[in-house]
Amino acid sequence: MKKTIKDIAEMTGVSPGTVSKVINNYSDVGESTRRKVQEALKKVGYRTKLHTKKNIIGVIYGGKVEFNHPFFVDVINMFSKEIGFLGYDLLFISRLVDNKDYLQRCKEAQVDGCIIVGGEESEQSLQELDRSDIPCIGIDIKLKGDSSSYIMTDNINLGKKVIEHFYLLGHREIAYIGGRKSAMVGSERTLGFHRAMTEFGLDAHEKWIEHGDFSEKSGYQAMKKILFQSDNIPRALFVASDLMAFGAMAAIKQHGLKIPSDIAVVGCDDIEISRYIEQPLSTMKQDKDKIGRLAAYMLIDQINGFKGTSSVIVDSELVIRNTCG
Amino acid sequence: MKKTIKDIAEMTGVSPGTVSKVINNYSDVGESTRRKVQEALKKVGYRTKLHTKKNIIGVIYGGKVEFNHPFFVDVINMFSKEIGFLGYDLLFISRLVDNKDYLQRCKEAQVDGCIIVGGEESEQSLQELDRSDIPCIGIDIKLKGDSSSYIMTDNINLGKKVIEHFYLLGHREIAYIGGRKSAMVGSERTLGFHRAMTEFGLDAHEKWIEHGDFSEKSGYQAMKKILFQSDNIPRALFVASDLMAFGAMAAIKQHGLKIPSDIAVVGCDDIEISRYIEQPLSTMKQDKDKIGRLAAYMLIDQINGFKGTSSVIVDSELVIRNTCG
DNA sequence: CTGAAAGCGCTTACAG
DNA sequence: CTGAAAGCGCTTACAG
Repeated sequence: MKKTIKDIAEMTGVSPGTVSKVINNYSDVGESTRRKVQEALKKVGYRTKLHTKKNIIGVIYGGKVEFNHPFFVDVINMFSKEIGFLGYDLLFISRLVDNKDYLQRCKEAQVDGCIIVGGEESEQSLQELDRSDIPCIGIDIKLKGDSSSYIMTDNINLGKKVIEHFYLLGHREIAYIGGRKSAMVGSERTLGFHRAMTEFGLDAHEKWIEHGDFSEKSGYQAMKKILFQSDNIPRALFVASDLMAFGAMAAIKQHGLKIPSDIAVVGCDDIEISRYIEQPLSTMKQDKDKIGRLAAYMLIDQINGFKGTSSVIVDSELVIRNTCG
Repeated sequence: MKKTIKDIAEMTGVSPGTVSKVINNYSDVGESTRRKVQEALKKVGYRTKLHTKKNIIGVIYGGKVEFNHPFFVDVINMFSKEIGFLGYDLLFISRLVDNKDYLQRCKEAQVDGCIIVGGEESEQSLQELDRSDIPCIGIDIKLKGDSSSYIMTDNINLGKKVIEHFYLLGHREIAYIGGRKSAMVGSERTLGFHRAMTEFGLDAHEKWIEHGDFSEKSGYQAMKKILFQSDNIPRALFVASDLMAFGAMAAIKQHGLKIPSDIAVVGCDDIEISRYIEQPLSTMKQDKDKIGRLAAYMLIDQINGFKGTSSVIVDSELVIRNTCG
C-alpha cells in the first residue's frame, strides 16, 4: 500500500505539514522530531510521486577515461549485464565543459546508486559524490564515503609477481614504466615495483624508471627516454598498462632491439588487443568479468542497505605470451 | 513563465478538467477539442512537474550487440562526446530477460530521444519504439517512423569496391562470407557482392558463398565449409565483418594456405584490432567518428523539431594492409 | 519549533 | 462530449 505524507504524520503523531518540512529539509524543525520522522520515512520507504524508484545506476568515468577504454569497457559490459538482469538501466553521466557537478546530476536523475570508473581520488566532483549518501562503487579508485566501497586489483602484489618472474628468468636489470602517480592505481603499482625490487635484493636503477599517463604514446616516450638517457640497457621491462607497453615495444624495436631476447616485457591489464598484436604481450591479467560482476552485486547490496560489503581487493595473474621468457 | 493546466484552459476556452483529460489521453474528449488543446500544449511547451525536460538520450543495443562491440563502441564514444557537450546524458536501456518493452522504459525514463544501435528491422520492441513519437536515430538499422531517421554505410557500393579491387588484382575466383540476412546490413552487403560480380562479369560460385552471424566463430565455420565443400579453392575472399574475417583467416591458415598469396582477404568495418593483429587485415573502413557525430547532430535536430534531417548514407573506403595484394 | 488552514496543480466521479 | 466541483497529495505563509 502506497504511503502518503498523511500516513507518516499519523505514525509519528505529527502534522502533515511538519512531515513535508522534514522531507524538504526545512531548517525550522526540531532535531528530535526530524529524527523521528526520518526513521518513519525510511521504515515505510516513503517516496513522493516525483520520487518513485527509478531503477537507474549512474556511471561516471573519472579522469580522462573514455567510453572505449579497452580495460573498462569489458568491466562495464559485464557489470551492465548483471545489473540489467536485476532490472536496472545505466545512466552515463556526461563529462561537461564547465566541470559539472556529478552529485547534482545524479540527484536530478534520481539514480539509485553509482559506479565510478577510474579517475583520481583528488577529483573534487568525485569526492562530493563519494561523500554523499548515494551508494557508490569505485573501480580502480579508492572511495571512502560511508555508503561507498571500491574494487581494486592488488596492485602491490601484482608488481611482486612480475619482478619474481623476471628474477627467476635470471634478469637483474629491470626497468619500469609507471602510470600517473596521482591515481591510486598508478602509485600502488609503482610502490609494488619498488618493494619487490628491494625484496629480491635488486637495485632500482633511477634512469630506468619513467612515468607516463597510461596511454600508448606516453609509453613510447617513456621508453625512448630510458633508452637514450642510460648508457646500458635493461634486460627486462615492467609496464603499468598494456597500452603503454605497446608504445614501449615500438620504441624498443625502433632502437633495433629484440623482444624478448634483448629486453623482456610484461604489461598490465590484459586488454583484448594484447592477445592479437603481432607479438602477443605477456601481461598481468586482471579479471575483468569478476570485477564487473562483483561491482554489480556489491552495489545492489549497498542500495538494499546490507552494509556488510566492504571494499574488495582482487588478485591478478601473470599471462605469459611472447614478450618474456 | 511556467504554464499550468489552468493557463492552457484559458487559452483554449475549455475547462481545466478537459485539458487534463487530453493530457492523459482519456477517450471521452471530442476530436476538435482534443486537437485544439494539443496545439496549445505544444505551443507553450507544457510540462507537468513530473515531466520537466530530462536531457537524457536512450541508447538501445539491438540484436546481440554488446557493450564492447568493437565497431559500435567507437561510434557511441564519439556520439557520447558530442551529445555530452550539448548537455545530455546517456541512458543505456538494459536488455531484459522477459523481452522488455523498450518503448515503455523510454517513456518512464522520459528520454528526449533515442539511438538504436544495430539489431534487426524485424525486432518487435524496436519497431514499437521506431513508430512512437520519440525521436530515434538508427545506426546500421533502417528506421521508418515519422520521427526517426538512420545512418548507414552504403553497403551495396561497399561490395562493389571490394570486387573491383580483386578484379584489378586479377582475381576471378571470389568467395564471400556474409552476415545475418535478416539484418539490413547483412542483406545489403550480400546484394552488393552479387551485383558487383555481375557487373564485372564474374561468376558467383554457389559453393563459395556462406553466411555467418558476424561473429569470429561463425566466420571460421563458414570458411571451413567453403574449403571442404569445394574441389578448388577461391583466390580471393570478401567477408562482411572484420570479426568473421579473423575466423576465416584462422581457417585458411589451418588448411595450410597462405594469405594473401593463396587467398586474398578483405574484411569490413575496420575495427581497431584489425590494425594490430599478426597479419593486419585489409578492410572496408567505415568512418566511425563521422557516424557518431552525425548521429548526435541529427538526433538533436529531431528533438528540436527541425524535420529537415532525413536519413544519411555514408561512404566507405578500402584500407589496404597485409591480406590482399 | 509546531500545527491549522489556505492554496496549488492536478485528477476524476458525476450530472447534464 | 463537457464542465463544475470534490478531492488528493503536497507546500507554505502565518499564528502562537
